[in-house]
Amino acid sequence: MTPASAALKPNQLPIGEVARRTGLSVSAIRFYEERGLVTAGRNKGGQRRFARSDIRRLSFIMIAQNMGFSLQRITLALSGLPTHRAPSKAEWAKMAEDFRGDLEDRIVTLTRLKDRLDTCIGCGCLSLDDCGLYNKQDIAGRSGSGPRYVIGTVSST
Amino acid sequence: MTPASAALKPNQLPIGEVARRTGLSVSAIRFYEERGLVTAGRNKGGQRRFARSDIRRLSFIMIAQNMGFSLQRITLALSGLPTHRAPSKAEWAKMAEDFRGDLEDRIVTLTRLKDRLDTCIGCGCLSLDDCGLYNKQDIAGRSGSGPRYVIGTVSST
DNA sequence: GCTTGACCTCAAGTTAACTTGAGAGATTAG
DNA sequence: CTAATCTCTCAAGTTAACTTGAGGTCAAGC
Repeated sequence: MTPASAALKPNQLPIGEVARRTGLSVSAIRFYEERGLVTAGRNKGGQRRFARSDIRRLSFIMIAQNMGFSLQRITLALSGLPTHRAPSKAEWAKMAEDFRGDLEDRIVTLTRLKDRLDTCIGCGCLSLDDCGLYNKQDIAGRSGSGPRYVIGTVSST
Repeated sequence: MTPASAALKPNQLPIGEVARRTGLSVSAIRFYEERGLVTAGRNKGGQRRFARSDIRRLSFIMIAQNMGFSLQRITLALSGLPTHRAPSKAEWAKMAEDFRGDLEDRIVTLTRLKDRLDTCIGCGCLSLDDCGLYNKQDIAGRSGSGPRYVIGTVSST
């Protein structure tokens, strides 16, 4: 029936199969290949053939993208990993190390944002004048631009 | 010299002033107003006049956007807050409550992703066959599509 | 009162991340 | 072999989130 029921060589997955297994659309996968996020071999007829490891690579792309990372950033993260075969421990470690910083920054900022939101509920600052999330008295206006209480390096309180 | 040195009524900030204080571009602020994320009054000449509280609102937009939330989601979060004046405690509580879930989900997923990345470094799974981040044996292919080990509800074990 | 630097509107352009469609070749069950 | 299903390329369209530009108005200092 489906191509999947046929004898699929493990590292010769056609694009439709990869689409089914990742949940991505065929066109998106082709787009990612064009952008260099994945690479695919070709069979005699010129059709793409993916390795099993590409499914994991694509899953990573989906997750990271869902978390708000751009394809550009994801491309950078993936750039150290080999295409079309599972990464070695060293390759993986390198990518994890490079990416961890961004991940941590984001976790910290999100946590801070959440805490500020929660604190403002309980702190009794009806006018919110004392709320740490806000730039009381427009401090940002005096010392540069952009919000810095949550984003920035200025410690809270 | 600059308009800022003139006597600015506290709730009559011109758009350029708001831009300087938030770090946003003037065109972005106008765009946000068009989309309903902020509202501005007008002076006699038809120029926008913002309240001080709009700076905080815009800062929130910047932070949330930076964290990968869409303007649509941010609009939703802000929809319960009053425009052109500081929110009351109840208004703030409502918004925080609604938004907290999304924030927490994202923190959990990011943390999981980071842990998986780190674990893979130390776990000794050179081939990564045992790595929890991956869908070993293409489990996703059998039980639905999309990566589910990190995104999904399947516990990591 | 005039000049200069904000500000205004509206239309069109831009980048990211894809999707859709046309027209044509490749694979495989039967 | 043939029909049904995939797959291919390439061009153009789409949505989000803005930016840029044209042409004109407003406001504050001298």
